[in-house]
Amino acid sequence: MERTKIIDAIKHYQEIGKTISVKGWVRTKRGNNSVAFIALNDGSIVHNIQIVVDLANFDETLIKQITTGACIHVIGKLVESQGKGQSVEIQAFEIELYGSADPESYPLQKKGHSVEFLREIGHLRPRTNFFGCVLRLRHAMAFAIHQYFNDKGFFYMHTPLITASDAEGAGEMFNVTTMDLNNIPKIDGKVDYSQDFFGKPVSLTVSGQLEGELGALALGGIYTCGPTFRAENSNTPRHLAEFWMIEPEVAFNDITDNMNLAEDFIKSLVKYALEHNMDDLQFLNDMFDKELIERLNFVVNNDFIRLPYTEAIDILLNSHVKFEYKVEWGVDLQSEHERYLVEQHFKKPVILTDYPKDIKAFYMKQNDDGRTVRAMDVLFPKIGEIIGGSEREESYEKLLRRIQELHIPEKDIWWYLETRKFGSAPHSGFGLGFERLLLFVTGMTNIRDVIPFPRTPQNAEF
RNA sequence: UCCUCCUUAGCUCAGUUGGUUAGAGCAUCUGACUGUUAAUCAGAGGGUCCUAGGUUCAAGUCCUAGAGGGGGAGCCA
Repeated sequence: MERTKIIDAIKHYQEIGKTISVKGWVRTKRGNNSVAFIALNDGSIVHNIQIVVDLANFDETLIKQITTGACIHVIGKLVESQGKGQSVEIQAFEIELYGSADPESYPLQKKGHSVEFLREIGHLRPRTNFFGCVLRLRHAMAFAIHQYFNDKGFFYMHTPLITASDAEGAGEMFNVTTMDLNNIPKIDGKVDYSQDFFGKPVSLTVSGQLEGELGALALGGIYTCGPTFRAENSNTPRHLAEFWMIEPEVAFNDITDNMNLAEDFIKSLVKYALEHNMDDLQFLNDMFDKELIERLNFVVNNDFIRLPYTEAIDILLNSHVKFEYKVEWGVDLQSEHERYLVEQHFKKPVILTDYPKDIKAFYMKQNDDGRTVRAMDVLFPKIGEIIGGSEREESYEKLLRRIQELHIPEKDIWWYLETRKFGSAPHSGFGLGFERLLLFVTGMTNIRDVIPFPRTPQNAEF
């Protein structure tokens, strides 16, 4: 008999009265000496289906082995529930035990666990209601991203994960080598990379942007979606050494188009979650974050504030709040400053633009004032920067001068410069931290709880 | 990497100015109960008090170092 997913058994009542087959993992078993109730979950939905077992019809040793965590196969009749608390249930005819779970040693209990404890059992964490919700939402957001861009005529572009350019300028990189680390070939005391796999030093990418621009300047609009690596020693609830990033890049878009895209993009994703994953959101709302759904609706229904950096500085200076770090034009905004703007002053997402050029990357388009660039950061409550992007400098001369000022080796990015030499075009793009989006959508507060197997300094378990 | 807090039963935590045999709830096990809802009721078992030193007649408690974890900061997405 074909397996019925529990989501279909619960949500589609046309099967009422039929005999169906369900398979899943036991969350709880309770009852008395004549009837047992098994809450069964197969991951298709956060809800369990209740299996009603007439103990007179089943072997006692079999029933005894059905404990929290066990995997079973049940054939029975789908009926309207006699009890309260669920609409349908299954009257079991046959039960097959796939795998037992010794209750003395199985770490998951029917009681809720702390997210910190669950991180230590990453191999079993997916079996919890909480993490099931996170994983389903993670999938939904990944799917919605591809759907969004596909509907808008963007092309999904695969940029390399191994890169030879150290010019991306987004922090420490992981080296990639096939050399024997215990016996590294050297010439004059320095590593002889000519003997390495690629014949030169290479690293894991910190961004697909530069290659993404090459695609945008040919296909019009592209986006990347893939893993990104940062070897920074960051120990915070907002950083991972391996995370996923979405980077759209669009020819002929200026900074305003870029902001419009970013805002519409995020709102569409949140709307998708509200429309397709309400069961998961409701569970997270009930268990972790009572304002989650309200906050998601607020973001969908309200315009983001758009504000030049210079005006943000004025607001901070006039706030008369005592910040730990001094506010003055030219300094990068600290977390406390961003939080003040987003959480205290405006109380909604803020897009900051036109930052001083000295605190932003070399490729950003220089404004006519000579001191700012067309950068944009989208700041969200609690999370901080969820998107960072800019209009790109399309002038060969200006870009080259900036590269020389910053002593970036031209030999590493000659190919990037050539896009400005041959048929250059105005264009813009941004990077969205996928896990940071998930923090917002799930209401979680630690980024390690929205990725299946987090990679952080000193931690690569599972 | 810096600041700060934490680490006691499987889990979550209490443990008084240092003082007898280290406790609770949940979980587990045993028993009771004919429709339960994180079932309920009764009973039982369960401890390297993170590790290593030190102070003291006496350390879960105080001191030093280390490990692991949380929060904040920096870097950033």
